Parts: sequence; structure tokens; C-alpha cells
Amino acid sequence: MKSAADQNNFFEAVYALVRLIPQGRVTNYGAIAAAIGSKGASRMVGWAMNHAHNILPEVPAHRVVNRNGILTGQAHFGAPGRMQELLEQEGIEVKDNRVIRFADLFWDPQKEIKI
DNA sequence: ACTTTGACTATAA
DNA sequence: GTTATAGCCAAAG
Repeated sequence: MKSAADQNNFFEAVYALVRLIPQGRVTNYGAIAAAIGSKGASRMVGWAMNHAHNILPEVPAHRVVNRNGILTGQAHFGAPGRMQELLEQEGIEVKDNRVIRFADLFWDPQKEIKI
């Protein structure tokens, strides 16, 4: 049996980390992958997010964008523009599928999870 | 067990 | 500045 915080699995590790992203902040796939110890597995983060739609607690995948600050996973949110809408509700300004002032809103997991 | 995929990233042109 | 190609890892088929 596995616990809720089963970080032994790649997916669970990604979910746990994404859930730690504070509201109004964003991060990129590479940072998450590196934070869980699998630097370079940025694609796997996105793959895990694809399953994240069916798991609980709900994973704020809308706070995860690519290194360019582009909402690459917008199409996976059920409807186009849904991800942008969620980000705007948190105070994040989005323009042309891109997060404005991404560098300022960027949340580094490695800096927060260590404590 | 092998091949293909995939919400990425980095480098080259 | 954009567009194309390669590299990368782990899971699904």
C-alpha cells in the first residue's frame, strides 16, 4: 500500500510538488523535474499532469507552464482559454498564452521544499 | 521486452 | 526574432 505522500513514484512526487505551488505563482516543468531529483525529465512532469485531472487532491496544473512562461498545456484543460482564465483569477496576467512578468511570478520549488 | 509517445529544453540555422 | 532538429527521461501500448 502506498501513502498519500508516496514520493517513491515519479507521478506522486510531481503531484506533491505542484500542490505546493502558492497561489499567484507559476513554475516550469524543468524546475519540478529537477526538484524531485530527475533533472531533464521535464516531459514526464507534463505526462504526470495528464493524469492529474483524475486524481485528488486536485493538482493546480494551471500554475505549471514551460520555461518560456507559455501555457503549453492549455489544450489539456478541457477548453481553450480555461488555463489562462484560472491564472487570471489568481492575479496572474496572461497575454497571448504567455505569463506576463514570468520571471517575477516564477516559484522555485528547490528553494521552498528544502526549508 | 521493444517501440512509441509526450502539457519539455537546449542548441543550431 | 522564429523555426527546425536533437537530446532527454519515464511511462503506456
